[in-house]
Amino acid sequence: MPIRSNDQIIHKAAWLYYTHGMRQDEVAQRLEISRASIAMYLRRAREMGIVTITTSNELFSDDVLARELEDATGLTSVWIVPEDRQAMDPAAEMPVVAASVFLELINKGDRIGVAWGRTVYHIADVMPFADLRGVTVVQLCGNLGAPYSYRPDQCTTEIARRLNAEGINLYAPLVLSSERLAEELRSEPVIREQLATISDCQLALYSVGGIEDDSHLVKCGALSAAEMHAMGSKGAAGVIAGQLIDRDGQWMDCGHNRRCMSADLGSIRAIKKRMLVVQEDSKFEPLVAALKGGFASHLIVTASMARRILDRWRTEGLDRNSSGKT
Amino acid sequence: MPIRSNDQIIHKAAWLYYTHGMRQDEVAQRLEISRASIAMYLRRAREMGIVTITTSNELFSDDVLARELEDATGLTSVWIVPEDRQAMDPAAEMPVVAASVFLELINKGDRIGVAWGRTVYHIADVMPFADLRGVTVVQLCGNLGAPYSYRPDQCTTEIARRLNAEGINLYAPLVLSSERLAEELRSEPVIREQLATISDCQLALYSVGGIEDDSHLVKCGALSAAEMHAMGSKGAAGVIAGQLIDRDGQWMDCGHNRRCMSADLGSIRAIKKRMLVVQEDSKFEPLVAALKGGFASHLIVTASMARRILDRWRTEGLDRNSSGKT
DNA sequence: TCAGGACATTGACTTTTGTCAGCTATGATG
DNA sequence: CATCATAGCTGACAAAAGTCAATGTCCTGA
Repeated sequence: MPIRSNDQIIHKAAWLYYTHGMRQDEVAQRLEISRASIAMYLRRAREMGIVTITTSNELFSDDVLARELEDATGLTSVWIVPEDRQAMDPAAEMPVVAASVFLELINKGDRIGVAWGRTVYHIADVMPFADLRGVTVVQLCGNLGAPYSYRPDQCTTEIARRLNAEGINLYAPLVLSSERLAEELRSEPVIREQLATISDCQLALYSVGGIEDDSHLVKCGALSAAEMHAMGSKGAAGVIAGQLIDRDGQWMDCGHNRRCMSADLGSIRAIKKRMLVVQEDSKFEPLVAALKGGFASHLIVTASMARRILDRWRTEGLDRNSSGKT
Repeated sequence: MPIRSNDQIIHKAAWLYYTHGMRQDEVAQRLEISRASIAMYLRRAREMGIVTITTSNELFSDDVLARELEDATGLTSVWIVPEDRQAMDPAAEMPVVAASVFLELINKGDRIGVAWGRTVYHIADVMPFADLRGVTVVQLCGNLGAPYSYRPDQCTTEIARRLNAEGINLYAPLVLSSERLAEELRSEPVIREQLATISDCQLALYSVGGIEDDSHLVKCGALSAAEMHAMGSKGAAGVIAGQLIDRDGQWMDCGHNRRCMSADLGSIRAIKKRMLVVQEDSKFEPLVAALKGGFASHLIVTASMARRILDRWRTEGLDRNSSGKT
């Protein structure tokens, strides 16, 4: 199609509209054609690449990565903790970012579920003080001795204290010695009611645990290293609120899980805003399992972790957005 | 306060709107804020350079006259600002075209030299925002009080700011009161090093100054009208980066030039892409001198100026392409 | 602690843009 | 020379975006 005179007018229209910021009717007047035609020319100019609209990739690379991850995984919101050259350690920065994001996700009168782990403890530790009267913080899983500073109940209490919110603890051990006892305890009205209200939460905060020898559950003595190994070979991939999940993020029907006093995974998934924070790059596989299991709507990770997830999603063809992007 | 939480939401809005093509109300719904806010965020995203809208400037280079001028003069590339009824005021349009072309000539990691003058100031003033981290903008000539809005250093800084590039200023006066002082200052390591890097630039931007009473140098007080007259009768034809050149575009061995703190003309000529922008038709003779001196590889002029150059080249038999053209 | 200011956010309203059926000019064809 | 096809253009209406005064929120400093 050698008709260049046509392209010329498109170029002119695009220039006047986009570069000079004229309105379509002004452009139409100047070029002495109808505004409808200008609208059409402009569309063609965009299609032909005479004008290009790009979101900045260099300057906001972390934001771009976050958006791409959201697009690929369908997560509501992703925050990337930058791995700045000279900036501080990303792992150290993360709890601060997580705490402030967490705070912003809270609405008046919300009920918030908090699980436990090293990460959650660190977040509690840097949680800013706020006046969130009317908010309730509930403990998502039973108690256990701590290799770190806080026990689960103390963690919940600390967060509640800083937010000026009400803290509700789950007064039960995380793991019982028999399934029967766990079952009976779960039937106790006080406990049952508390576990039942978990799905009413508007927001949950947790991390995902690994299944290595140095994992949280092992360190706390909830599970021996040998048992953990065994579970690993049976397909366990990570830990959510004290419970083992498989590679697809499904609850595993195993002794440990049956003896566990913790939020039902279905209840957790029912919470609208599920904020998952992962500090260590070594937790990649557990994180993948947690994401596949639908345990996150809001994710906070390092840039490198984000890239790995993105890679995985793309290679496995899980990318929800396989079609056009910039 | 979360780091850049504001920018995050702006980036997200821009991403959904521009990259995904969602409507503002859809974005608003997704981010759970009002559509009015989205409209505001999007405006800021454009202002901040989070999204960039660029228009092709083919309109100005795709022109018979431009081709002829390139052929005749051996210039790499010529852009013609038309003077027809449909176009904007050519004098006002030129800085816009120049800024757009300039932007297109920049590559990743480039070092760019910027001189000073009314034209360059106007270009800086309409320079679009862009995402050019890694680019360095260096000041080609020393500083001087400004009859216009910017001093040379501010001009460099402004361009760097809009491009998100690094700006490097030359902290020295444009003209010193004695040759000895100028010489000594040029030997100062800081200054010397900076002047030495100028030939490493990949791109330079400047205009050419006239030698009339209302010329830039005279208005700024760098040279009295009488001195300028005297230089004119000694053969001065124009001004490049604060320095007088003769009719052949050669550096003039005169007091002013020796007292001048500016890029060595040889260094400027060593820059591969030398973008010369001339707005006023009255600058015809200075422009001819600049072209003869090899100060341009890329030229932006009005159509009438282009025709005058072409005439001159042909009457003087300088046309490189006297034989048949395709 | 509270008044006051700065700034973000919103709903309601206005302006601008997108769309499409139908009109017009052109030119190719039988 | 009439007819048809085609592409381009337009008017009128619907949809979307822009704007602004009013309101809400947060912070500062007395």
